[in-house]
Amino acid sequence: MISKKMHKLNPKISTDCVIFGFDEDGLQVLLIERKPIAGPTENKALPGDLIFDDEDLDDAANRVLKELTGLTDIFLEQIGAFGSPERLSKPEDKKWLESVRQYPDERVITIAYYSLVNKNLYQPQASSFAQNAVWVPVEQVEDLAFDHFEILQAALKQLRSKLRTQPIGFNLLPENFVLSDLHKLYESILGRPLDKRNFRRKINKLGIVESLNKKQTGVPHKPSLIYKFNEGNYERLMKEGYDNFGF
Amino acid sequence: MISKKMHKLNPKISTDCVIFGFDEDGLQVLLIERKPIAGPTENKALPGDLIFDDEDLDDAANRVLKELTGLTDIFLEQIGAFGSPERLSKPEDKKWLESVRQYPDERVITIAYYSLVNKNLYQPQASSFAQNAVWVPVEQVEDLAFDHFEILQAALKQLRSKLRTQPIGFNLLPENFVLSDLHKLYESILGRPLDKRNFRRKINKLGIVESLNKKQTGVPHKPSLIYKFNEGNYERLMKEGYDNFGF
DNA sequence: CCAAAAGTGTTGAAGTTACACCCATGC
DNA sequence: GCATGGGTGTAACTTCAACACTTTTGG
Repeated sequence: MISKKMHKLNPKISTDCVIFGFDEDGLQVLLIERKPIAGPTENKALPGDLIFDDEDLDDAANRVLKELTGLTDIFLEQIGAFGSPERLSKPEDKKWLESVRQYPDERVITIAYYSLVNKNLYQPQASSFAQNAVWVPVEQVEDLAFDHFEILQAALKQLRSKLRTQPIGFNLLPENFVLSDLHKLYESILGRPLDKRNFRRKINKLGIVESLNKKQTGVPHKPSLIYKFNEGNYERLMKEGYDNFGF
Repeated sequence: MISKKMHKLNPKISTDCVIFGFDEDGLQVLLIERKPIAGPTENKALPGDLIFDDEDLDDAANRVLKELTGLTDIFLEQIGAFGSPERLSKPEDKKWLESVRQYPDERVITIAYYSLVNKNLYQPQASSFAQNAVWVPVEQVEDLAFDHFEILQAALKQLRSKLRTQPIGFNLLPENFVLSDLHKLYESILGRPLDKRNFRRKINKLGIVESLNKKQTGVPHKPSLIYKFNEGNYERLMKEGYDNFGF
């Protein structure tokens, strides 16, 4: 957490968070809106801000995320540092920085993080300089402030790579779900269709899900069995990893 | 490269380089020595220094590596940012910082990079504050200055992971080599034995090596065929990647 | 002739891919 | 009864792991 010693903003280092969520519209990313200047997503940015000078990087990412969106207790994984000297120099970005930063011309290196959250459990609430916090389907994002589009692409790449060796979904799906939810999630992340039977076989073999022996109700088709994650196996595979999801 | 604008050191951001080499003694890492204070490797550190305020991160890593070791034209890959507020606060490290830094108490975040080089082509020459630049077998490194041991472990992890999806060796072996060199290289990086026949089959199927139809001479055993990398296939697989090396 | 490393094939098991039909439900 | 998505098995193929002996050279 934040030490009490200095507590002074470091004008040279920031953190940005790529928060992924998932729902019936596919993979979403959490963006904040600053006052509209240009096109549809050009006024949107990843939640991010300067860190404190005595603050651990991971702590800073959690603090900034909380300040801008209200989200707490999220496990953030580092993507890396982005530090092109020109990353803040688009004219509309400069104008915006002048309105919120003490040293708007300072060259800032950002440490980016990403995370996966269950959209139903985490309802973002904009605050601080965020006018609004919104979920946007990843495939609809075409442009973002600063170099944030590039950071988003790096996050996606890392997420896709993670998918191959670790289970995923625990933080993206509600507690109870049906296998086609998980199936759609994997397809959304990978951006391509996966064979239904092969997907189910693989998931079952991993042992990360177990059926509640209950069925959906009220659906206009054959009701599906309802599942939950087997937390023990899930955690174990998170730690140990496996070789290859097989797709 | 380095812009001419400001050219002022950024006292809050540094870069550190993990340079791997390979020879008959296995996988090596390039370290610089500062004047001896404590145990066998405690006075050793990764080559690294503060960056300039107007300098791109990748450029900074290349510059610092050159300044401390003379190595140039090396492709460095980012590992990530390391920013614990305590990372510079071991007593012997503080003492050393006081002797070389203008603001020795400044909290510094470092962006770490790693690379693979052919030890025969790159002979490091210590300069700047490096008293000496030495290759040390990775498995003999037990402790390093600052948080550099942790950075080394992260580099190793990333290297092992890279091994699964991309060819490796072009920058670690001499132009001509024998298959058992490559075999030993993979074993060194993974830290475990690999079956000889399976290894050869896999490498051959990748198509990254081709025989020169020449044999070793002067060896006290059956002479091996001499190989070189097929640069075209190698580059292609570097870009495209493959699923799994299979070990 | 001995020591040393090179080079080579097979087999059983496991994993991967592709593919089509019937089922249970709401309307 | 129709539309919708749920749920299931197999066959051909590829990949993987394990394993032992002969060859060529220098000394």
